[in-house]
Amino acid sequence: MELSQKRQFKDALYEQFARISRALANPHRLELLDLLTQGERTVEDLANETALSIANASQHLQTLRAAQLVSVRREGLYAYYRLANASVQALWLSLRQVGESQLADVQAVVQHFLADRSQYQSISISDLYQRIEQQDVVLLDVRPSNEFAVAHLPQARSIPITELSQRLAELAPDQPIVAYCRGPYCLFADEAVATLSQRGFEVYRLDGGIVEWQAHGFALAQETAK
Amino acid sequence: MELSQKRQFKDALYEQFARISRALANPHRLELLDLLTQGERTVEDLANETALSIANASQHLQTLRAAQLVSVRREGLYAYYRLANASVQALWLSLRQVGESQLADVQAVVQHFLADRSQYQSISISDLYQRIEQQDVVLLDVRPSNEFAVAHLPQARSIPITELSQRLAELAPDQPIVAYCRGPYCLFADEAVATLSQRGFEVYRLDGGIVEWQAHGFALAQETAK
DNA sequence: TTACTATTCAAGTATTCTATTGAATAGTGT
DNA sequence: ACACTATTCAATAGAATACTTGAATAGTAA
Repeated sequence: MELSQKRQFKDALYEQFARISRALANPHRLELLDLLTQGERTVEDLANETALSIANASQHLQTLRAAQLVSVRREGLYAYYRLANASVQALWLSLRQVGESQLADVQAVVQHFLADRSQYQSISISDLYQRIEQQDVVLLDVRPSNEFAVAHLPQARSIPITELSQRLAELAPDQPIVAYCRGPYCLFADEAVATLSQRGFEVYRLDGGIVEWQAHGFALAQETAK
Repeated sequence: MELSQKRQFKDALYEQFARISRALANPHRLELLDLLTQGERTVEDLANETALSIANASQHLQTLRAAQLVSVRREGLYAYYRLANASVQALWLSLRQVGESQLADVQAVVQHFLADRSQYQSISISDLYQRIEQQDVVLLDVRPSNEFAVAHLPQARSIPITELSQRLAELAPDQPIVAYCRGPYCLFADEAVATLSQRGFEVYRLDGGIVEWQAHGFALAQETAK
């Protein structure tokens, strides 16, 4: 192969990978992707959660779709978007990891907004795994119930954050509780920990969500609720 | 935390991750990163390999540095760039993986330019590992010798591709050879396989390079040559 | 059919990114 | 001090991206 052909090959190749990066190079699209790690969603739903206009959300989803990072399923009036496959999730985790380890700014943002978080105790995924086996804790999934239905940690019990304060009676006051939600940047679990802690429960925030649990090689459960 | 504050938090956070993606969103910068997986390099060296002007290469390196993906060390006249840490390498691998699994275009590019590749046989990293243990093959590193010096597969022998045809006498004609280079998109090993095959050697191309070897959890060797 | 809903498309403007060029900086060797 | 080299900086013009708005499409319900 000639020199100029080699260059052509490399240019064409790296251009393809750059296309993917470009699709990721926007904060709104990353937020959309992050939401999609929890399962498929409609455009409207995504637009609401991310505070984008519907047209804008749709446009960003088109961009992600052009890069093959998400796929759509149409059912009736709705378009359901989801991650194209598991490697996309791995990529987002990888990106997050680089951000957390490299950018002091990420830590600064978390520090600034989540000062509360350091007041309360958290528990790592591997510690949790052990304590669940010993039936030592109650595991609480505080995400919306449809997300729980799609996938949740085994043994977890669903009490969406919006219902938590009305359903305190369901929790035994003497058993430690671990609350979790979508992942490290989701605030539901923080809120749950604050609420429960105030009522005298011994409560921990799980460091991670279902994606991180899965990345540890542990299995997930579906529906069957409890 | 109030609603508008939550939004502020998320916007700030995802913006940080988008900064990293933006740094990756250019084919030249990806090529630079890919080269840096082999070890540190000077600006001039990188500019030559990527066919960029020095000023342009330097500018792209600044962009990567601003996103904390690479770091510099200055020694005398030269600035040596390298990957900021291992998580950056993992990110690049992740991105490549998504590209390979998702984008038919990547496969098409490889197919189009590397039609030769399918003529010859390749060997996977795990197969190689076994055959090395059995001392069944000669392992040939055909990258430039300075890259070999930084890191190479254990048991590998260095014959840079530029010297290969003059040094054929060093190779036993009856032993199978496995050639490897920087990784799947590096062409040195393809060239070596073509050359050796033509001279009657039994020769395979390793599917991957030192980064992929490392990603399999195997150790690397340094210097000591042979 | 008609009214309605969820989503997508299209166009315009403001912003950001890229490559090029030439000048500036900071080391080295004499 | 001088000439020289490797690298970075600054300014520019052209290309690509983002968000808004309003219109178009396609399915649903009556």
